[in-house]
Amino acid sequence: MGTSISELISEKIDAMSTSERKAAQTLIANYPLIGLRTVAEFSAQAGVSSPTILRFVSRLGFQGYPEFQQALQQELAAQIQSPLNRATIIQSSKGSAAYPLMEAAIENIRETFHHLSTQQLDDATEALSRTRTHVYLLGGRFTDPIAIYMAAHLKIIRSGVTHLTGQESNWRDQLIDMGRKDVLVIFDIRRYQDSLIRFAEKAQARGVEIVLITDQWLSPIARFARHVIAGRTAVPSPWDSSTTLFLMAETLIAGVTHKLQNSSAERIRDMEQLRDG
Amino acid sequence: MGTSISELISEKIDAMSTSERKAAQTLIANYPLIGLRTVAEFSAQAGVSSPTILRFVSRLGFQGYPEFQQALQQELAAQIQSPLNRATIIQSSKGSAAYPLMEAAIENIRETFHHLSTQQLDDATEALSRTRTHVYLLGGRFTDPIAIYMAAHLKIIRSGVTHLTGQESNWRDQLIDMGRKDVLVIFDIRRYQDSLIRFAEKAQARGVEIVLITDQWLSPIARFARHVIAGRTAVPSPWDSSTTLFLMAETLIAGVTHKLQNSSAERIRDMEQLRDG
DNA sequence: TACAAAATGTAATACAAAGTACAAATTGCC
DNA sequence: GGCAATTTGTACTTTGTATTACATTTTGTA
Repeated sequence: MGTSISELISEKIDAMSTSERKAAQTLIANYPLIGLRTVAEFSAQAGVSSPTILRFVSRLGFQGYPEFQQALQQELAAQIQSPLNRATIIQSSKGSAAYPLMEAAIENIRETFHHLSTQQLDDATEALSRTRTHVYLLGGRFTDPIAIYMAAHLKIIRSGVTHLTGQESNWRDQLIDMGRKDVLVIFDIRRYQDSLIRFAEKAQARGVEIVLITDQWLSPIARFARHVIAGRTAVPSPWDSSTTLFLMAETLIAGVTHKLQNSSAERIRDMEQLRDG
Repeated sequence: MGTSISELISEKIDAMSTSERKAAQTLIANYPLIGLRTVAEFSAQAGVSSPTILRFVSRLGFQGYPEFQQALQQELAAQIQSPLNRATIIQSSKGSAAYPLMEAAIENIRETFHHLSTQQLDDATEALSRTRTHVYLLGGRFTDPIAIYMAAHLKIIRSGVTHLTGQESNWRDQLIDMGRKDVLVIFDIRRYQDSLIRFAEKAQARGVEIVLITDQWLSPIARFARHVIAGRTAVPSPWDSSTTLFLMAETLIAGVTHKLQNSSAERIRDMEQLRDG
């Protein structure tokens, strides 16, 4: 009796065909409201035909679509009555070790933010918000994608953002343009890359303000960095997890966006016009 | 716009007749679920006739009963479907609102994994572990860095991994080499990119098995995908958060690594020798 | 490659629900 | 208490939806 429909889906999804799985996916992704709409709307959203939706519903053990909808509504009713209920359900899933990597990642995130002072974040955010100066971004073998991600966003909300691509020799050429009060964001986790360390040292020598985003063991670049943000990366896997660093990048992006709200809103408008026009 | 239906009722209830008031009270008492049922059920519950319900609904300013139901659903959707809302409720009860973006991200991760069956993940992992076939990766404007990240790891543990770089025209040229049983991993979140959709369609036409990693609203590419993995992306920021998708990528990487343990261990040894030597 | 089996969609059908006209009932007023 | 105005419900029509039969496509296998 207590089995919720989303559990029911997880149980039976193995026995489902591709299209039926799409129906299941769509329902889960828009849970549960899409199931309360008509078969036609549900099927359109899932990109399958209506009979597929009906087969999906009957596979879940319902006699017909109305019966299925009634079950969904009852579930909803129970949820709405106690909004805290939901929180408890989520908490209780904490014990389930179905996804150890996920649990570890969440723990890492919590731990990282717990040890991080808002001051540190604010300082780094401020550095990235100085629109007079240039911001350069760079990452290592596995962290460069995060640098790219961050650059893609920063480029939209402010000018003077450059991601340093290619080989070390290419970066070095860029050094000539980097000077006092410019900002360099470096991502570096173990094994720390010599090329990054050398570059950071040279940049610092030119007076560049370095924001380092690294793991809990701290890259040697910390010596040269003005701002050091360290995130936990250890997970039960042969690889380290960079999810924490990724979220840190997003946090910085959000911070800069907020700080430059007025100017960036205008900038984004202009940009969309350029794109559409 | 912002006026909720319950507010609407209190505004107009004075102008209502006795029976219409019964309808109003019934709706308030069972808010909002009774309004999502049929007119007949609503009228029975209120102890009035169906035309009275319809008159009540039209007095609230709706053109018809379906329009009224749609409004109710939108209200509900805002309440329950937004993880933000829940995150705010949960965190406010805990008192630690220092990092709302972090709280929301964690909530998104939990919610996503909770709705995800291990089978789905396993299937996708299996697809990425078939070393006989080629794996192509591709992402959108903001998600391509995740595709790059994933490719960087996969390249180490197995052969035949290609990240599709550059413009659409470049990808298209790669299509010629893609065929039945090859795998294409696509990251696509809103606003969904036409170029990606077009490419996915062409790839599917060639018999390529598509693994789609998308947001909760599902990219249209879901139509063409064999595996659909949907993660929540909404956070209290002007930007969507891709942290969940990033962790999903790491989870898949870990899964493939585990599955190819023996062969990949050897491969990594060889690779290190090449690097050192 | 050809065949059988399974899956999926198209299109017609059956059904249920919303909407409407009008008659009955109720209420308010003189 | 009788008349007009309003409210309410009944019975019917219209509309839209779930359902189903069947053709088509896809998939797996020899």
